[in-house]
Amino acid sequence: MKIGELAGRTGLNASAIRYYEQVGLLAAPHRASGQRRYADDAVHRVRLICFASEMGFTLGEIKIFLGGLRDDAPVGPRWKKLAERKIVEVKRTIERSVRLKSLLEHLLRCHCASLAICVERLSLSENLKRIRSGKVVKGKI
Amino acid sequence: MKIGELAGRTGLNASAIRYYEQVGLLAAPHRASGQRRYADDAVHRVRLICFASEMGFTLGEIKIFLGGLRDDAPVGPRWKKLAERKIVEVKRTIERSVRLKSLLEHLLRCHCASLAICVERLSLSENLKRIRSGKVVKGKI
DNA sequence: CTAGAAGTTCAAGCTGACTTTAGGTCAAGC
DNA sequence: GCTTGACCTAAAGTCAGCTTGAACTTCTAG
Repeated sequence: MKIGELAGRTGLNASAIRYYEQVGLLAAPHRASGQRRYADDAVHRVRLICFASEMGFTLGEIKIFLGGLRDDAPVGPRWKKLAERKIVEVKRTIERSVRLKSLLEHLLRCHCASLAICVERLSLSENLKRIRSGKVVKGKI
Repeated sequence: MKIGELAGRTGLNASAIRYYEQVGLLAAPHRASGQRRYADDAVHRVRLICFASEMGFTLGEIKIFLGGLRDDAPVGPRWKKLAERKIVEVKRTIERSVRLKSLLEHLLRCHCASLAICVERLSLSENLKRIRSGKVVKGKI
């Protein structure tokens, strides 16, 4: 399979696949006259990477946990450790988002004379403090 | 108040405040011998910006909605429109995160022989499709 | 045989929200 | 008067995860 087909079958861009190879997420496949030729299981591997990426793992993390790990290897303790850390992160995201949502809904309904008053009324500064103390990196899942 | 004090009182870095001024979020204050001197209400304005930022609005959005808007102006229809759009986004984030969390929790508990099998068993490909079709930008709130 | 689609490399560019650096000016305390 | 720390500007650097561009080669259909 050439890179274009792999791209088509995984929904990625060919350049993304080359990039994954470049950063060590994907082993360099064998080549026919300079062009990459992938075995069928590459599709699976790439999908696994996509999956982990969708799960919120960074490529760096995925690299660590896929390093030397074959797709048919058991779910190891390292994976589990990372999953544990991620669960904490995701929980924080959920809490934060729920709070955010209720604040936004208030903003929609409210009859406050000004943004400033609205913010005060909600004692948002307190919310803000809580959000901040959570040290949730803005926008990060 | 000099920039350092404003920074201290808002929890921001002085360079971030200069940056906000640069991108038009903050009006240029009057100067004493070249140095910025802020009135007390600047603290409030900066906190409002932080608040919106924490709420997941981009600086570009905040700029639009603060453009010509005084802190004591009523919460206008433009704010509300943006809030509506944001609520949709935040809802998606919540759904996605909840799904993510349960997947991760499964990963912790599971006895699947391999990641591949584990992923199959959860019919994650289906989840993946759903996640993707939501067109949620990865990692974005 | 030839056009053009698809492959290659390497380097640079993009987004967002800042931070850092370099090189200078100003203010306050001793 | 001198030192030290806070301030100034402009430009470049940072992070992730790619994408794009330039310049070139290889494959495939007609």
